[in-house]
Amino acid sequence: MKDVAAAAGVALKTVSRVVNGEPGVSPATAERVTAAIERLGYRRNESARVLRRGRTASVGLVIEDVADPFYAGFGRAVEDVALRHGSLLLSGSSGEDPRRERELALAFCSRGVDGLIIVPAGTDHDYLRPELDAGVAAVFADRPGGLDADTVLCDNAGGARAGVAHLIRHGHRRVAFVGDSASIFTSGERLRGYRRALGEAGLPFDASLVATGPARQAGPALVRMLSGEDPPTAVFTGNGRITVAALRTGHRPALVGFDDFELADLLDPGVTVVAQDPVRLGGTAAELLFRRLSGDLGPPERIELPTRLIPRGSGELPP
Amino acid sequence: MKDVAAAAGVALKTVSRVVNGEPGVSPATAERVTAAIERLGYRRNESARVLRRGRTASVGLVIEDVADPFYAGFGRAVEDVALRHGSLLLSGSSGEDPRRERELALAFCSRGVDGLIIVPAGTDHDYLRPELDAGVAAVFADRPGGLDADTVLCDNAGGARAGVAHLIRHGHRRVAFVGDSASIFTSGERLRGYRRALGEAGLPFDASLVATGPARQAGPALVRMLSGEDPPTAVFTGNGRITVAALRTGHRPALVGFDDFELADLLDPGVTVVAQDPVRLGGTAAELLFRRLSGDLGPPERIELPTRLIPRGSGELPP
DNA sequence: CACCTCGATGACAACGTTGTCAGCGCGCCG
DNA sequence: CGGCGCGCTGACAACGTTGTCATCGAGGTG
Repeated sequence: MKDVAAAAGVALKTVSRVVNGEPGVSPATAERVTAAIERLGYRRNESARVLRRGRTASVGLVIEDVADPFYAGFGRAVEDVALRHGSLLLSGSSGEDPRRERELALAFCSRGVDGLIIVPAGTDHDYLRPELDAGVAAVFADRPGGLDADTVLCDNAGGARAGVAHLIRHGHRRVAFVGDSASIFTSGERLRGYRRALGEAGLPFDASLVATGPARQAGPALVRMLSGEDPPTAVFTGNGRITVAALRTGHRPALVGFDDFELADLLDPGVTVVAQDPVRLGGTAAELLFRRLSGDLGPPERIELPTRLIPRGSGELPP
Repeated sequence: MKDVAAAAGVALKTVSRVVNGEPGVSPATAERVTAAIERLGYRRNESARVLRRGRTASVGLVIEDVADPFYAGFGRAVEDVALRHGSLLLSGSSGEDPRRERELALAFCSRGVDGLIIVPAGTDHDYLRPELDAGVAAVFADRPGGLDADTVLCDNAGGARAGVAHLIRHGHRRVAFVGDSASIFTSGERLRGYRRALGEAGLPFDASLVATGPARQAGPALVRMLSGEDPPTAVFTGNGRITVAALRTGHRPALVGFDDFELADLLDPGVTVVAQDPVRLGGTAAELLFRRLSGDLGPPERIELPTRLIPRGSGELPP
């Protein structure tokens, strides 16, 4: 910028004015400055700008895994909203590790993001307190965080309940639940919905029909269950990865899965799912964040998005 | 930092030393400073640090679409390598728009990234020249860029050739090519491989068997082709999205697709594909970048990764 | 003609950090 | 006992930008 000013024969501040489109520069001067900028290939140093101005047009996103289709769609939706608001999106994967989540969120903050969208890996978010006090906005998505901040969830319990009820309505009395670690919020909620559906149908809860744990253990667990005595006739899977793991076992019990996924309709039979909408989830969280950034000071909101049962065949198989 | 210094009764510089783990601070003082940092919830301002030091431990990634499974895996691999090197990854989607690609790359540069990995949307990268001169490293991935810089590609032409040859070997004489816009590098290369396979088998090139364009037009184009007179008996699809589009048409000609995708093996018949490895592609590009960042000054490299034909049934159907 | 207004421009400080260099006190060596 | 080296600490400038305020000259007004 100094060089540009020298080249154009003006003061630093005038260049700054031109670069930022501030008024109070004669067209002739502006022209000269623009030419010098072009000639020298000058580009504003964003770090210095951030340092001086305090905040920046950027927001941070911490998700579980950018390569998971669910979070990929989610992330893309957030990126689109950020772009529309003229903001840059910084994002990273926590890999379900609270330490890494914290590290990422703080890295974003120390780079001066205006706000954060976090899919919490942990439950303790006190580390965010100083940042929030410093004016950073935060929205939790997909799972609630350990602070009273804006939160966008989907109706996990309700969706699972509807999915399990669907299987029961088709005559199943022994319905298994295969899900992620019960310590993950969404997983716990879905399990709750499962129990509720059983209860409402007057069916007993049988712990031997429930398997929770990392997705890679889901397939073997299901196989064990199906080859046990008095096996389930239907299975409810707790998320997309586990649904796919179940499909890969080669067994084909009646099946309803939480999360829609590509090609679910092209399998034979088509896979009945309880679909949540990652794009809407991300978009809603982002819009909420930008509303805060533009000055909305109301109390924290908690939005719950609906799910949708999509029958495709696997959930309508008889016992 | 100022406050911390005051609270601990030391000078600014001493706090800086503690924060950066520099030697030359007595344990007692360090202890006092650490306590003050903890108490005040102090966090180093990364922008100021960047401003002062020039470069930062972060790299930028510009890909086509974070929600595309291929690029999602790619991005995740880059992120993992960056993490291993203690770097933060900034990433964004160009959406195949050269303007947006440029905007993102420059936004990353103005935030002081040490290096860039770019999946080029455009062909002109002169805009990067000043940044490269300023010491930013750059690697092009998946497609070559408009500069003589490090490049990591996969063997597009060879893979397509192998896939088409596979169909021909199974007795097909009329093989269609349905691909992305021919202006995209990978698409052009794959088309080249297709023609080469035809030529090597002594089969004529028939322009009416080739359809290129955006993925959403691929399905209809294929249907038109299959319902025309003298239709193809086999189809080679130019990328994963187009393969899925072809599957959705409901027609089931013999099919080999470029790009592997989840569940390809569970469809009936399984989908034969020419697989490239997005994780390896991303990992290789990232390793190359970090090698440059640690001082490797050799001439630009061009790495070409192999592809692998995975027969699953659809490519072995008879005419 | 003196005065005022207003637009254009510039000088300067400040943002938070780190590199450089200087100072201080202590122990050791000659 | 004087001087020297070394470990620890701090003062200060600089990074590139922008907000604040001052200055200057042209043109309008009484």
